[in-house]
Amino acid sequence: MEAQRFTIADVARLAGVSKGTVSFALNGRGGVAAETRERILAAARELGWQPNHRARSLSVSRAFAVGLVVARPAELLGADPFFPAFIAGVETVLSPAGQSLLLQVVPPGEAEAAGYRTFATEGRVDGVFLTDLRSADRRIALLEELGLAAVTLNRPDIASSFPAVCADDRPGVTQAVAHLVDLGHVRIGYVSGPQDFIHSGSRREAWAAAMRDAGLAAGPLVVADFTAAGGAAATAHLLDLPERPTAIVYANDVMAIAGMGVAHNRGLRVPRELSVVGFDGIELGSHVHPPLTTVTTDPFGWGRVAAETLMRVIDPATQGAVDDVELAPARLQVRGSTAKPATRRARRAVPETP
Amino acid sequence: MEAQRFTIADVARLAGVSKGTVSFALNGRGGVAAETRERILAAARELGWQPNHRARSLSVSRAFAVGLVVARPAELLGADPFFPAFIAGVETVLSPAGQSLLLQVVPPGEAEAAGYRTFATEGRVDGVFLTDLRSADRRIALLEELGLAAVTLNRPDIASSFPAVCADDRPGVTQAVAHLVDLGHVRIGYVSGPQDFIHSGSRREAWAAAMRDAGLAAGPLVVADFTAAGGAAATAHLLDLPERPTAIVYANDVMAIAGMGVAHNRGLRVPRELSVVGFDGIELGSHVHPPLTTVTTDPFGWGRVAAETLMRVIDPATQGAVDDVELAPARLQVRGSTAKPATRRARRAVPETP
DNA sequence: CCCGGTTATCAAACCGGTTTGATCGACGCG
DNA sequence: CGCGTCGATCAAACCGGTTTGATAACCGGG
Repeated sequence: MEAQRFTIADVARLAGVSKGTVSFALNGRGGVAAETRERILAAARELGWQPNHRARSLSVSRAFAVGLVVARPAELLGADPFFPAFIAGVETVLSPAGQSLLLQVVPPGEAEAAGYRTFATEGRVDGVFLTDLRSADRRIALLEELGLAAVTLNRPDIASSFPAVCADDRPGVTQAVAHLVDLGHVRIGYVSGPQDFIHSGSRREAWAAAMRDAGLAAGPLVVADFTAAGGAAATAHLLDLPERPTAIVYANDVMAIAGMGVAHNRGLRVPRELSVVGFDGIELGSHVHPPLTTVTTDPFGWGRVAAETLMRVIDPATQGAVDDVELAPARLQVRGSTAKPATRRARRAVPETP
Repeated sequence: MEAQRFTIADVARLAGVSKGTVSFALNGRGGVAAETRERILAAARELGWQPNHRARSLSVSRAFAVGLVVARPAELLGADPFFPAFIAGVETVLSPAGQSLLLQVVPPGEAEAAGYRTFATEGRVDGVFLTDLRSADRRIALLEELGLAAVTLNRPDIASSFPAVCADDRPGVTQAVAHLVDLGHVRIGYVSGPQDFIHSGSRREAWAAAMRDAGLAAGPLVVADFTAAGGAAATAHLLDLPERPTAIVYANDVMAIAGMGVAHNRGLRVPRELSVVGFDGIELGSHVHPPLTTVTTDPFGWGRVAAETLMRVIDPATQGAVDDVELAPARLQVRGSTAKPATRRARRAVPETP
């Protein structure tokens, strides 16, 4: 009934050879006569033998698994489109390679470092993905100290001994601002994610740079937290400004959709009186009203390439350092939530909040 | 530099005892003099020794890990609020118990069974969570055959040797229909998830039963797939009916939000001309316009309890069967997307789609 | 015919824990 | 004083693979 009954000793006995020879034959090592190898493989097949992962793991000191530590509050995680798709991409590489994925979800804070530490000291994983990179990220030194292999998602702003797998956010944001400028917008606000994330910073800087390049003053900026509630509050703040923006670029789609809700509540029509641009390209975005203009990314592909790169880092056969990888950058997807700004007259007609 | 340098033999040498005694002392087994135990613990502490997980795993034939196989297409996964929150809840139990979570994301189909098979034959996990239960789910027999421990999320419709951790969807849906009936709705449509999921069925039946109880004919029903696109298509279909519903209940929030988008596109105002109820209680729901009336669930708590239950199943000290657990049922959360149906006159004024 | 080198194979050690069976000393009791 | 019992401890076996070092058989060259 139970799987995993036969050991390598059983195979050896059936094939009439020693354990060592079986091991050599099954691992394709030289020094085994072709005829003997055949006999051994046949014996293994007959018994339905499969190597015991635990024993192999002990003798070769490898876990045959990689880890992902996600440090986000549970409520934020549920709305985030990145991780599920990223993980799905990762799995397409891991499974065929005989590797498993260990997932750890921890509340933000010190628990995160403890998570990596456990992975390392217990020897549960051979390497990890470093996501949500932060400015001067302390985890890099931690992983180096722990001797864990890793790949980083995007390039850290400090020295790192790990290969980076990068998907440049900036071109998409640049295109978004250019698109809005083309339409005639001048005051273009930005709702950012938490400041210490590298990706928050790069998107925000891309916005600022694009404004500068267009000869415009960088419009109002609000730092939010990627949640719908945060996006709504940020939008309310921007719309309360005396010189309110005619367009807002958001660091993710969820905040953008919540922002449209706030605009709607105030009687501002999107896109006529307020243009909105999101970021991520979640599926729901094209089905809200109006359909969300957004910057699309490919977390699935990112996961795939990140996993391939991590496999390369872990592979004992890899000589020397593994190169960084650059993925296709994020791209603007124009839909219905952006349009020419309303003329002054039209804007005056909008009822102000009391 | 590298962690994990000292072995139990080092501790034994330092404490001046044998390996076996160290093992006894550290596992709290009797037959070790108090004074000796102290000496051993001190030695272990001094060396910073931690047991090698791989060695322990081999000798006790346990993985100290549990698995979750998610069989969903990547695009659907990104929009789903359940798994991230569920996993976060699971982790709150697993980490303190010294267990890890292995995650496998596979495309729907045969790959799923292969996933469980790998978990079992490689001995990677001691047990699994069985989510997204389907009608006459073949995975139950598979897991029994593989000898894996498991808990099921909700009660299967066939015999099962695994404890079930249940969160009843139906009261929430029942309340939703009652709420709509109270408001005066008569034609209440339903957009379901894929039919073979147990939870799709139970929600749909709750809707049908509530309609029956209200003395109403079960309104039009469309089977969709939990995606925004599916929800939009289903809504379009319902609104195209000659006798179109004045309210629609959806099997999840994403479809409901997409449905509101469709209504909006057709010039139907929500809730004035169409009431909408979702299911899940995603954060974004309260920030769209109008805020979504929905049935809220607690996937985080579900994960916590499911993990506790699975720990109990796995624990060698547990005698006999583990009992099923019943969680707090889903509850209706009334927000702005439901209201009295428009009068006939008002409804006639609505522009029809060409 | 002997020698050095190669190839095929095996027995044993090893990875680092847990578990078993045996040993030893102290103690209580008849 | 001798014996049985018990508690503390140890050495060795074990989990199931991989890796090492030794050995035997065989080869061609001098």
